[in-house]
Amino acid sequence: MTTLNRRSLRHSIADGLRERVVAGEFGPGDRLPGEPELARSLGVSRSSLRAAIALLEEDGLLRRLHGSGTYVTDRPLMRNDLSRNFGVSSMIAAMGLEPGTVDETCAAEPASPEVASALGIEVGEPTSMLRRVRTAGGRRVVDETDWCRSDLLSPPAMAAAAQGSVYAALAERGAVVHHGVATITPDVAMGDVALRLGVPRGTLLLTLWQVDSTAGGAVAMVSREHHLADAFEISVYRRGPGDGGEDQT
Amino acid sequence: MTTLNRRSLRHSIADGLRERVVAGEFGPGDRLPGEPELARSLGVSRSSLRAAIALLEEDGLLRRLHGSGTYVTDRPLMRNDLSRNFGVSSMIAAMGLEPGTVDETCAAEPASPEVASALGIEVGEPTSMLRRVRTAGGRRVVDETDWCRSDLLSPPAMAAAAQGSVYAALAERGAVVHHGVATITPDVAMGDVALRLGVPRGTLLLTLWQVDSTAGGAVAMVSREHHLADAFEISVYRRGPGDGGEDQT
DNA sequence: GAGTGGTCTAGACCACCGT
DNA sequence: CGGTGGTCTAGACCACTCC
Repeated sequence: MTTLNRRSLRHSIADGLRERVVAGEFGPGDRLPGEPELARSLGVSRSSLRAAIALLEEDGLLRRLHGSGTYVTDRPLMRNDLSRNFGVSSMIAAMGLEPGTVDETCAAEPASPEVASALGIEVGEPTSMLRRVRTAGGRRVVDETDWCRSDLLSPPAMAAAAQGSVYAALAERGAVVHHGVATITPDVAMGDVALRLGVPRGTLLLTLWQVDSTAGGAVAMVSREHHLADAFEISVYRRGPGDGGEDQT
Repeated sequence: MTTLNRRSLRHSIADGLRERVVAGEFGPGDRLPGEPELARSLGVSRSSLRAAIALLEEDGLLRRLHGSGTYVTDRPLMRNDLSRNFGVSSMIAAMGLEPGTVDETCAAEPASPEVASALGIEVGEPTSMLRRVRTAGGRRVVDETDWCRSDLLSPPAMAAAAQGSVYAALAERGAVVHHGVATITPDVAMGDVALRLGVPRGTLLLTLWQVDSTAGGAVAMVSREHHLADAFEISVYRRGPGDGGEDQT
C-alpha cells in the first residue's frame, strides 16, 4: 500500500482502493476480490475493510451486490449532486469552468424576520451580510447573499474572508460547518437581482435558501442564492421507496 | 423490549428506541444512557446498538457528540426532504394532506429521444406511459408522467398498477427500485400542463425529471413531475464542505 | 455447494469532553 | 480523572447468487 495514515484506518484503506481504481487496476464494471481475501491481502480486519467499502459506496465509486460481489461503478458521478457539492464555487468547478466573483459588497445589516428566525436571533439584531455575483467562465450565473451573526464574524472579517473561503473563516472561529439544509424554489428575476445578473426581468431562476449548521446543531450561516435556470443541472439522489435501510459495520 | 423481530437486529433495536422516544421516555434534548449500559440493558452487543443508533442518527432523530453523549434531536424532521421522500404521495402525506389522483390516462407511446436515452432503448420503441394529476386535499398540485419499457410493464398493467403503487408493480416483475436521481429545474406552466393543473399560463413550476434504477443499476422507470411552486417546500440535506467523511460501525 | 456480501458478538484500545 | 463516543480486531453464522 502507498497509503499515508492521515485519518482513520478505514479512510486510509478507502484512499488506497480509490487510487487502485483510478490507476486502472480495477476498471468500470470489474469485480473486486472477495472481502476476506482483500482484507487478508491488505492486512486489515474484514470489518475495517467493509467500513472503507461503505465509504466508497457512498461516494458512488463501488457497488455491492449481495451474493455476487463488489463492483466498480460504471458512471461514477452525477452531473452536479446537490447533496455532495457544497458552495457555488465547487459547483462551478465541477462543470469545468473558472469560478469568479464580481460586484462584491459586505456590510452590517439588521436581521430581517426571515434571517433572524434562521439564525436564532431577534429581528433587527446586527448581522454581517456578504453579497456577490458569482461567474462561471466569465458569465454571471449566481447572485448570492450570506448572513451570519456579527459577533461570530464581523463585517470586515467577513469581507476579508470572502477572498478565501467564508467556511474556513467560520471554522477558525470555532464554527465548523457540518451540514446545510437547502430549500429550493422556482423564481423569476426582478429588480436588483435581474440587474446584478444582467438578465431581463422575468428570467427564470432557481433560488436556494440554505441554513448551515455545526455538528452541534448551532446555525452558523444562512444564504440565499439566485441561480440562472440554465446555469447548472442540479440533481439529487433519492433513496428508494422500499425503506432506506443502509449498511454499517 | 416490545420489539417484533422483523428485519435485522439493528432495525429492531432502532424501532424499540424510536418507540421509547416518541413515548416520551426520552424527550427532545435528553441524553440517552451510555452505549455500554444501553447495550447491556437491551441484551445486545455494543456494535449492534451502535448500528441502530447510526440508523436513527441518519433519520435525524438522534445526534451523537463525541466525548459527551447521544442526544434526542430538538426538531427531528425537515419539512420535506427530497432525499428521503420518494414519490408524490409520500410528499403529500408528509404534509398531512389527503393525496388523490384525477385526469388519469395510460397508453402506449413511442419513446421520445429524452425518454429513450434515459431508459436505454431506441427512439420510437414502445413504452408504457402513465399520466395523472395529483391532488393534495383536493387541490391540484402536481402533473406527473411516468414512462417505462412496455416489455417490463404493459400499458394495461401500468394502468392497473396506478390504483396501487407503480413501484410495487415493478417490484413484482423483478424491478425493485433502489434509488432515483432527480434533476430539478424551474419552469412555467404552458399549454396542457396549465390546463391540467388549472392555473394560468405562466404560473411558476418546479419540474423534477427523475430516473429510477434498481440496485443493479438498471433503469426501471423515468418520470417528469410538474410541481406547483407553492405546493411543497422542497429541501435537501447537504453534507458539509470539510470532507464528507461519515461514520459507520 | 462454494463463494459472495450481511449481520452479530466480545473484547480491546483510542480520542474527546467534562469535572 | 472517569465516562463518552470512535475505531479496530477475530471469529462466527446467516442470506443470497451463481454454477
